[in-house]
Order: sequence, then C-alpha cells, then structure tokens
Amino acid sequence: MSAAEAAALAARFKALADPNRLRILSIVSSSPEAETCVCDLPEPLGLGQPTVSHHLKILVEAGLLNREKRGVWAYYSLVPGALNSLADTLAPKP
Amino acid sequence: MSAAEAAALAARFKALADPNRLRILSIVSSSPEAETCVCDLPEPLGLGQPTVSHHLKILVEAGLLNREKRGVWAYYSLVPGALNSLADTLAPKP
DNA sequence: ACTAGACATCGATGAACCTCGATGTATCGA
DNA sequence: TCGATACATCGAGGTTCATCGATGTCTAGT
Repeated sequence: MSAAEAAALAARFKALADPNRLRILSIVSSSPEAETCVCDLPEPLGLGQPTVSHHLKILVEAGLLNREKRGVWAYYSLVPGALNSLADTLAPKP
Repeated sequence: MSAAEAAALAARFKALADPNRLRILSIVSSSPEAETCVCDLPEPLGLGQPTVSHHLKILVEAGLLNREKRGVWAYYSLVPGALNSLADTLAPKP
C-alpha cells in the first residue's frame, strides 16, 4: 500500500473515529426515510448545534453522508455503498 | 447505538485512522508467514524505531495485532477475524 | 561479566482535534 | 420590511495525538 493510498484511507477512517459521528450515522441509517433533520440530532447526542454541524460537515467531506437543504431545514442521508466499500477494504470479499 | 457502544467502536476505528498504521497492517498481512519483524518496518515507513513501536502498541491494544517475542526479535501478526468483525460492523452481512 | 544489538518506554514539542459561545446567512411568516 | 427560526461558519480554549531523541530492559554471544 502506497503512502498516498494509506493517507486517503486513513482520512475516511478518521471520520469514523469519533463516538458522536458513529452515533450520527446510526441515527441517520435507522431513520424512517433514511434521512435525518439536523434539528433532531443535538438532543440525543447531548451536543450543541454548532458541534453537530461540525461533525456533519466531516462526514460529508468523507463521502459518507449527503446533504440536502429543503426550505429552512437540512436533511442528511447515507451515501449508498460508502460504508460497504470501506468494509470491503478492511476485509475483501472472495 | 448507545454512547458506550459508540465509544468502544470509535476506539477501534481510531487505531485505523493513521496512514502509517494502515501501512503496517498492509505489510504484516502481505508478509510470507503473515508475521513481520519490527526491524523490517522503520525503513519502508520512513519512521524512527520508537515511533514504529508506538504504533505497534496501539494496534495491539486495539486487538488487531498479536505480539510474539522470539529471542531478541519481536514478531507481529494479524489477529484472525479482527478486521472481519470490524468490517461486519460497518456493513452487516445478510 | 561485559558488550552489542533489538525493542520498549519516557519526556518534550508541535500539530490536529472536539467543543463551545458568538456571529453570519438564508428562509419563511406576519 | 421586520422578526424569528434553522443551520453554517468563525475564533478560542483545552485536550489528544504523532513524532522524535534519550534512556531503560532484555537477550545473545564473547
């Protein structure tokens, strides 16, 4: 594995290396429409709104979440296949 | 996902969130006997010996590597199934 | 016993990161 | 147009982390 490949992969794992970001992914993936409004996140996480926004930005930049703005609200959803491709990198399927 | 579960999972991903540690895992897993001597790591990584030792310790504490000392040398090998179980957590199989 | 080599640990330094309050931007309704 | 709400961005403070040089520990051979 080259240094560049390792750096790119490490950047994606770094996005997962935070408890609150994992909980965000868990909440989003278990939501009815597989999407979650930002306003529903601070309370279960026990975090401030700016902090939640910060984590969401990191997850989007890692290619794990999509952001869609509708009116005043912003909805986040899982990027299809993103977690699967990361899992394949960890344990390639035969 | 509870806060405790998220913290435990994040700790394991944190071990993967470093380019040099990913390269160490890559080198170990592609070695002939699936084990690598510490002395073979500093040169390809471009790191000092104490730094390599530091990363190896983190990977062992994360449950990803085994450490076996034979004589003066220390050999590290993958913990069987560790990466697979982590991959399953990311993308559960049907 | 002494030396040399392999590896681990310690202490320090500089960067990266999480969190927060304050502020900025945009949308909707009155 | 004005005010209120939802979200993003900014700047700061405190912690964590990667890396290194110096040092400690253990083993093998002389």
